[in-house]
Amino acid sequence: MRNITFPDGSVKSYEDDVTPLQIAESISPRLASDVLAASVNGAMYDLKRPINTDASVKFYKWEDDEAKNVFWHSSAHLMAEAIEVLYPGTKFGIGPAIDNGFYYDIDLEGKTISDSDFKKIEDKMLELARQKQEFARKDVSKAEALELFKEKGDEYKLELIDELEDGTISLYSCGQYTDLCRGPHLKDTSVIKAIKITSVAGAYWRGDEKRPMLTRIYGITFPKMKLLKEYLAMMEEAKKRDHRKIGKELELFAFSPKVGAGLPLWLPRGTELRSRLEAFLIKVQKKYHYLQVMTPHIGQKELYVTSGHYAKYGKDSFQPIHTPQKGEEFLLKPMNCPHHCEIYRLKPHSYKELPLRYAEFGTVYRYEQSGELHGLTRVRGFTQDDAHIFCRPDQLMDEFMKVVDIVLYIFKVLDFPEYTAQISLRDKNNKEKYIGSDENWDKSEQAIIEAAKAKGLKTTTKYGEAAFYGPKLDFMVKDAIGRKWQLGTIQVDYNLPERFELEYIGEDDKKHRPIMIHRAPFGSMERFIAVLIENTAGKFPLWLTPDQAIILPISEKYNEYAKKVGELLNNSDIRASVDDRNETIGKKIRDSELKRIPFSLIVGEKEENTSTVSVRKQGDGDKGVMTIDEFAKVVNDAVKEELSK
RNA sequence: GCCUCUUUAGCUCAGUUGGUAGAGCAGCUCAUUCGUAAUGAGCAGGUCGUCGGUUCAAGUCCGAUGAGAGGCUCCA
Repeated sequence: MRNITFPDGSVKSYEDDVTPLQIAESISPRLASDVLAASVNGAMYDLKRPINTDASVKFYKWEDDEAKNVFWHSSAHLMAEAIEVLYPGTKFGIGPAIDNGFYYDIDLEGKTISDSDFKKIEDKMLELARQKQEFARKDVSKAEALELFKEKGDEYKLELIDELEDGTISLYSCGQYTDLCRGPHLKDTSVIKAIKITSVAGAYWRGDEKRPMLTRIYGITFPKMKLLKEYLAMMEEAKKRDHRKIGKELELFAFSPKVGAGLPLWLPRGTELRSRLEAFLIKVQKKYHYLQVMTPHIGQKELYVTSGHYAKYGKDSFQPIHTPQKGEEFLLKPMNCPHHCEIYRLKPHSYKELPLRYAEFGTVYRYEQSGELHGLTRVRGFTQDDAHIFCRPDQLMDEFMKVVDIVLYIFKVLDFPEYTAQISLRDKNNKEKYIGSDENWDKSEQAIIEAAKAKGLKTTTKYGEAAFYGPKLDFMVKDAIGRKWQLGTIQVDYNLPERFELEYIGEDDKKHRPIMIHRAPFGSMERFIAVLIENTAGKFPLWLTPDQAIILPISEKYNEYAKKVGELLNNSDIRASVDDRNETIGKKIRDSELKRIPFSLIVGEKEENTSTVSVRKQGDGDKGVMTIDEFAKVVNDAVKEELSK
């Protein structure tokens, strides 16, 4: 007999070799039909795999991420089976579940798959799924596994098996298809009811650009057709929030192939928004005693040789600018730190002056690979809300935490609830990627880990994600369709102060080396605004939006009054304009709604006679009549509230 | 940079098996002077991203290239 413990702590006895599915059946038929996955003693487990010890068991239904993971992993196998039937001779790479669905990397040996083939694959998958194929597990020796895949000619699988330890290898078969797999899987394919192949892409084998490029096919599946329809509708909605689409609609920014790919043009309305964001941050930074500076867009090549950036990125950057005078070489500035280091070096510093905090909205240029460019989130010319803090070792922790405060304050004011904090450390097995001594790296990494902990941040740690001169604390936010982007970043750097020979005179009258903190709470104005657009769907907070109100005269007869209202509101610091086109009021309202202007003020005979406006809130309809002063107060109070979060 | 795909008017899109382009919106003109999401009529607007090839004939087929999309790699 086996004692099985349930999550609520209760214990029941079952026969030897009982399966999770049988246990579920013993509890309720409903559970048995809903359960998709189970864990046994904390490890995910096949529903039909016998349990041969006492164990604690937990069941997972569709609502649980664990179940989705198993569901999509099994779906990847199902897709592989369909592909093997449709494209015999295909070689298989890996096929995992991901956040939204699954993919499989395959080698079609020159054949291609395109959108038009998706239907065929979906149909074949459905056909196979309906056969209620079981996922049969088989534990095999390494030799057996190698034998099997050698026979099939699956060279990628052989490479994977080669790295596994004998005795830990299992195979799963469904229908004709057998795959190297750790499992677990669904009990059979019949629960996969709705299938969508979503896209096809190239992907390097094992993520290495020197290895062959495989065809990656993405798909998503559901246990009910209704769920698939909901998912597709949700994706459609998400695409409407795309910053590239809204940026065009609201005339915030644009690109011109003639100016160059990845070089954004900021239009008047976008510039207004951006300037307001900059002013906001300058104000916050002033409280924290930052000093604004400005530095040129180019610098001598020598500057970047000193910083180490030239050695690291020189050949992949915009190439040096040559001058009429022979031998002069300037680089477009790819970052601001070397310039700020030179400002620091201008004169000797006392320990009493530190920390020194130089801030700049510094526009930088990086030659990103053409395939990497993406709207405003990945561009070749962008403006960092940069600052470099030069401090003493005893000030490092406090300074770092104050920067965290600024980042969190910005996220709060701008309503970014879903960020993740990532500690990006070096990859110790890949030391040639970094400059500086192990000792300095250890100190920097320790400082970040401790500061994040002291701030109570929930963090994830990624190795190999550090900058070449130091580790980072990165703040990541998702865009409309779930892609993660790095916004705010805080970096501890012992290396550039050394390379630039930065010094201060200590209390002991001796020379010491300051530590540098690089930080950008927004990351870049471009990327931050892109994510802001997608998070707000273009409905910006009142304090930030280019136009707060638009005055809509009922007919041209009331244009004069409308202009008067506009002037009065402008005098009360409200950004309002007049739509004096010869259009019907319905048309003007529609346009202002589509432009997401927070308030539309309708004025006609009634309003003119009583010196009032009829207020309409974007997305929320008629709010009734107010005097101009009353409306101004509503707006100004709302702005104050937004900024006092 | 790599893989797959897209590229037609300012915008969103049609364009059948190759026979030298259409709609709606926006724009302009005129009429209308309007009460909470599109007033009506008329006009104008395109060397079909660019370059080259196949063909009697190319928006349509082929090649190169620019730009864009989704991924991969990269991201100071």
